[in-house]
Amino acid sequence: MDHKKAHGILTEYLKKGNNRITPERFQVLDAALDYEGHFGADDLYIKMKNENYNVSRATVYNTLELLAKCHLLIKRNFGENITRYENEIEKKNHDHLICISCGKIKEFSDQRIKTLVNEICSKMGYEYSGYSFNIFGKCSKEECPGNKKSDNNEN
Amino acid sequence: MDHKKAHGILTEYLKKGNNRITPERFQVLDAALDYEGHFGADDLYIKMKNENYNVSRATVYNTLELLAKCHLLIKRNFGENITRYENEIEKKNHDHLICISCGKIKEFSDQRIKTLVNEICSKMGYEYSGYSFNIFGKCSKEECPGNKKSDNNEN
DNA sequence: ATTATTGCAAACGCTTTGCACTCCC
DNA sequence: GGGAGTGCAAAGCGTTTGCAATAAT
Repeated sequence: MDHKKAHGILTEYLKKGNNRITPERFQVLDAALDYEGHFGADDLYIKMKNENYNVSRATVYNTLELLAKCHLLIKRNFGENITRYENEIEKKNHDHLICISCGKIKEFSDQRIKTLVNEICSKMGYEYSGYSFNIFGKCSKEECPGNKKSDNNEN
Repeated sequence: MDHKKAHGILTEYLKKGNNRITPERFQVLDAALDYEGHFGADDLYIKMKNENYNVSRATVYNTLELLAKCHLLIKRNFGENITRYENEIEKKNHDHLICISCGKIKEFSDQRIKTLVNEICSKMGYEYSGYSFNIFGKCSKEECPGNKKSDNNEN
């Protein structure tokens, strides 16, 4: 997403909530938008440290939470007990296929999922807030360790 | 699930894989089967400690992993960065609705999900191994904090 | 006897916390 | 000037690891 537009959204959100407009928050936003793919809070903190941003770890953690709240980032969890973030907001809704051999994460998109989710929420009497859908399997890439002919033990 | 049957499955699995049949593994299995609802490895360790089982933390962690591999338990992750286990193997496949206000976890079951997962795997060229599907929302229970009339801030 | 498994405590990695300092409003 | 936000370091928590002791085969 274009940084200028994102800054606008964040500014708006902060004003609306009576939160303060601080340079650190925009630095975290910029770094997050520049990060390719999914990242953990600490990943971003390290990257920012290397790139001579000057923002503390606590602020990175807090701000990412904030950015998720105003939908500039999406929070993900791929079953590794780590919170990951994703910045590709303008992409249409998508979910993830995770290869259990090589760990690569592939996106897919199927609008039936959202329909199903809405239907289930209303049937069960829940006010929808979000969902998480991950599929685990072995991918078909040649370089994927699960596909070497020599290597077929389970583990 | 009936403990005797579960013991049989574990014994079989251990023999097949040339793993050793140790009393600790069956103690962890018993304690896990007796645990109501979803639990983390540490929860189980503490409970076993209180009930005078004598199994170390490391063994509890290792054995739960093992029990998940032989499908006596299911591994779950509800987006809290904690691995949880569930023992209700005989229940039919189900997924979870998590209330973002009161934290309660409700199960639901919809066979279209599995169909969708299979279809996506084959379309994307993945060999299916598992999936994780959680829906987040506000439940309609009166006691749920999100439903008190007085309390309508976001947070 | 061999070696997988255990127990223990320490280390690990991600995240949160406490508190003094800063600086946005 | 008041209080939200920050930085820092330490603590927290679930989990993993290293290694010596134990026990299943």
